[in-house]
Amino acid sequence: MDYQKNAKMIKAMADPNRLKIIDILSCGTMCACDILENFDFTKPTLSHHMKVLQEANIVTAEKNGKWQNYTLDPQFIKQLPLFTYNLLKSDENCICHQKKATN
Amino acid sequence: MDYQKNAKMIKAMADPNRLKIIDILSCGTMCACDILENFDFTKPTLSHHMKVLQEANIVTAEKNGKWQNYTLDPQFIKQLPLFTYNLLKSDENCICHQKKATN
DNA sequence: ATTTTATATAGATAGGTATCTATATATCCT
DNA sequence: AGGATATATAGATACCTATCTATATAAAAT
Repeated sequence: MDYQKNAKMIKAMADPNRLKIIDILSCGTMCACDILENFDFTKPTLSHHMKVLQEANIVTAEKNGKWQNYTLDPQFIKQLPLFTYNLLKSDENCICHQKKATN
Repeated sequence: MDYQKNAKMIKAMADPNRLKIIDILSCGTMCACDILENFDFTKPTLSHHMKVLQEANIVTAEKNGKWQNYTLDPQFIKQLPLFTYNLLKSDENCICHQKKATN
């Protein structure tokens, strides 16, 4: 498990507003203005959050004229449940099991 | 979905070292000293991370003589995959679906 | 009792971040 | 062209955090 890489993904999710953005986008593509309607903060703040989500490969952006459309990255949708599974499962490669072998 | 509450859980996970601690504990209970063997940072730093994980209800602690034993909270093991499922599923209660109904 | 061992707390530092206002860019409409 | 609309960037502020050293606590061993 690549902790560094997964921590980047989790870090980008570690904000209630960004969690809500992800939840909203789970229904499909939406433009910034429609996402913003669900929040009280300003447009620059939304821009900031969308940038964080893009840099973490959680969201992809596509410009359509005046509108910026955001979509959840299919890779993220696939990877997030896989990550939680791998994190919580008791793995035979885990350090603690290697320990038990030598005790 | 309670974004505030879930963000607290995710925030506590949003560090590569704490992800590794969770992964290590997925095998079962371990004391602080055994956890520390897998890291390069100091004991106070581990104490700090364990406190963060406890406050987020990810880990429970039990003192046994000189040793402090840490265990993954069963509630966390149950809730984390459930949370990812609810976050990513396209829900009929989602704001975007409510929108479509009125358009 | 004193020392050793395991862990936690206090306080400091360096760096990160969520938000804002002000401004820029880019597209569409007239 | 000029105004309106959608979004992004710049720069500032206030707060949070990961880590350290130094010190404290608490249990076990001698």
